[in-house]
Amino acid sequence: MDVKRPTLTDVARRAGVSYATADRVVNGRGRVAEKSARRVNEAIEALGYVRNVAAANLAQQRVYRFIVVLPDGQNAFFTRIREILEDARARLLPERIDLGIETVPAFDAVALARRLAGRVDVDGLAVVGAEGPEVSEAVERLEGQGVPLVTLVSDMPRAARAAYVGIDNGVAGRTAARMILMAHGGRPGRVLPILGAETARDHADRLAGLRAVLSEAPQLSLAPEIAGRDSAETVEARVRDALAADPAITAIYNAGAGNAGLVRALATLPGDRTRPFVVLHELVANTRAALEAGKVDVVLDQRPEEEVRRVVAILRALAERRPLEPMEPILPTIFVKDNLPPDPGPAEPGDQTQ
Amino acid sequence: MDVKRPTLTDVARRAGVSYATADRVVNGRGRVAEKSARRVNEAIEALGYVRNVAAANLAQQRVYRFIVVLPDGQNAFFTRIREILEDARARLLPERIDLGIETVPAFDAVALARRLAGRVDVDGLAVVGAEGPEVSEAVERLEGQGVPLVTLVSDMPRAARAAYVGIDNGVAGRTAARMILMAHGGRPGRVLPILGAETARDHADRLAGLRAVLSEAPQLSLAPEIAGRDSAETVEARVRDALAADPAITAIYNAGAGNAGLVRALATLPGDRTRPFVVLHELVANTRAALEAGKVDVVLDQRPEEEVRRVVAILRALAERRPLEPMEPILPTIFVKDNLPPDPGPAEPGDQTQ
DNA sequence: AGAAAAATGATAGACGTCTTTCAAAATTCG
DNA sequence: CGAATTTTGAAAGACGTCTATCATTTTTCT
Repeated sequence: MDVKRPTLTDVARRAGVSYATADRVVNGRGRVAEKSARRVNEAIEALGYVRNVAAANLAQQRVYRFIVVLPDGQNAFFTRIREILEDARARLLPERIDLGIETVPAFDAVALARRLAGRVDVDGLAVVGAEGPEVSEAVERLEGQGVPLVTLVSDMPRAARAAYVGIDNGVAGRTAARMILMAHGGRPGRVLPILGAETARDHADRLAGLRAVLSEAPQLSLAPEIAGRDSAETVEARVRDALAADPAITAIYNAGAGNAGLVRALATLPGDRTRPFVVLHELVANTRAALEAGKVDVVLDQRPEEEVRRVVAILRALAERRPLEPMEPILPTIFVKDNLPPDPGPAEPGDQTQ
Repeated sequence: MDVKRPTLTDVARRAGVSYATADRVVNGRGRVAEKSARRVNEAIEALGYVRNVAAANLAQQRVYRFIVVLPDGQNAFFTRIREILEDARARLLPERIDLGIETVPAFDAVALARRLAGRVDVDGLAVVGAEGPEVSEAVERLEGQGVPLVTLVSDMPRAARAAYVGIDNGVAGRTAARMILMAHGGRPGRVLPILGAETARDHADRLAGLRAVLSEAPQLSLAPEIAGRDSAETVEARVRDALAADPAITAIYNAGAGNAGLVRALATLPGDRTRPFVVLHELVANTRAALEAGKVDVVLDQRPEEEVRRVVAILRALAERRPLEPMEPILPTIFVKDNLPPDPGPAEPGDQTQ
């Protein structure tokens, strides 16, 4: 029943030092002789002491302030992320975490860098990466001031970010390819890839993964890729053209956004032409509807709920100077018509099963 | 940025009562006039008071003791669950949660009921359901004594369990069917279903889901199902017979265990016969290996890590008399060769990305 | 050895809640 | 109205950690 856990006082007694010294050791306040430190650490080891985080937070009595910076715009995916963040914010306030949400012009490294500059008023930042020397510099300076930063969804491997939270986009592309391969069942076919822009790192990674797996399958060829600029209109026009020009296309993979346009383009196919097998990204209202209606076949999702959960966990651990516990990478999740989560809909969360 | 949160003292002041009265209200210690209770609740509402759980746990100074009861045996899936539970146990001890793991003979309702009887020494229980009147009765009695119980993996809908943590097996079966449909790409085929026993609720649900989706597809027929008793040997023999007897089989879905036997049976197919498309359950060492080797095509997984996480969260909330926060259902996750999580292997967790 | 610097000890007041105790006030009832 | 009962108030100690202060001891250096 009551397994009494040792306190820091117990540790101090066992180490033969005062509480103050033990406290100096565990909280790294310096000015401790090496010998004392060693004995304290031995006592910690021997007793299995673990700091009581509840008591610590109670005593420190501080509210951690974290900011998440998202790109602005109407993008369905980031709208979803924002909703999840707002939920999380409400849930975290009682735990003394103040989660702020800000926006910055999309794909604008200068604006992002300006937003980051001199944010010493916060305990941690999460940003959707945008590549640029200004940003790296800003991140570097923040890190020097003890403000940790994690990248979300899109990484900045060259900057001094403390962690990246997002899926492995190479895996995503390979998974898309595998589904396409499965759907062809050995028959020949031709795959049309779509991305937002050639310069978008995540889209490029997805395409590379796609190619890697498809290269195993000689019966499948690749059509020239389309750059849809993540815009439904552009995607619609380009896909329409591509389908008209190349009757051999049997599958489409959209590594970027603009899915609404893709669905519209498919709807105009002549009735006698079999719809290509379609794989796309991010489970949001429109992709979900398309999946349910049988207009597309597979949606790969990066589980934004999980991503938000991890961002908070990591920022909290960094702020409390705790070690990050190892986490499994976030895997792209495969959705088909039949394993969709229940639709939250526009209404309230409602009843709770499990 | 210190956003001060109101304390119970603030609530009491605002309600015009003493701390003691406010405390009686929030902790339901009775003996409070209705008028006072109302004013306290109004003050809570107005100030947005939320109990500081850290402080409460610190003061209560108690260790919650939870027990998870698993079926015994060598089943790879439950071995995995046990590993995850042991990890969780280590992680939870510093948070004053003592997570015990016990085993009981598999599928033995009487033994389970006996194990549950009179467990008033614990603050919560999680069990893998086994149907039987003795069990329902034991659960009922525990509930009367204030010991909450949740079912894990296999539900007992008729018993007074506080919650069920596990996947929707109908969805799992439908998802399997969808993958099989996709892999046939409109061509005719014949699906061989395998289950452990006709009486296993979860297996039956999976089969029902499979049938529901396949009934949409006239080109796919169902072979008579095999009962493999979750034993690799039985599954191997029965599958071998079925494949020999019916050359038209193009897909196999194993809703139960014994996957090692299934893989062995497939290995003996004559070289000129195309391997059927194979869908099975639970990502463990042997299914993972089969997937990587291209011996099977799809593995549906119920994400035991997530299940354990939820069991703990629910038991904790119940023990602390907190409201359960609504959770999304656990969805069966689709694994193919290309979206496998990194193999933890037999070694230590090791390096931590993200 | 003596001075300066470094290390240590002792202690006290927070943090917000729980728990208990006892007296005082308010209400109900006969 | 007075007694019995219910409701309320006031307060204090505990939980484990953080933070700060100040005196004292030990070590290092010249």
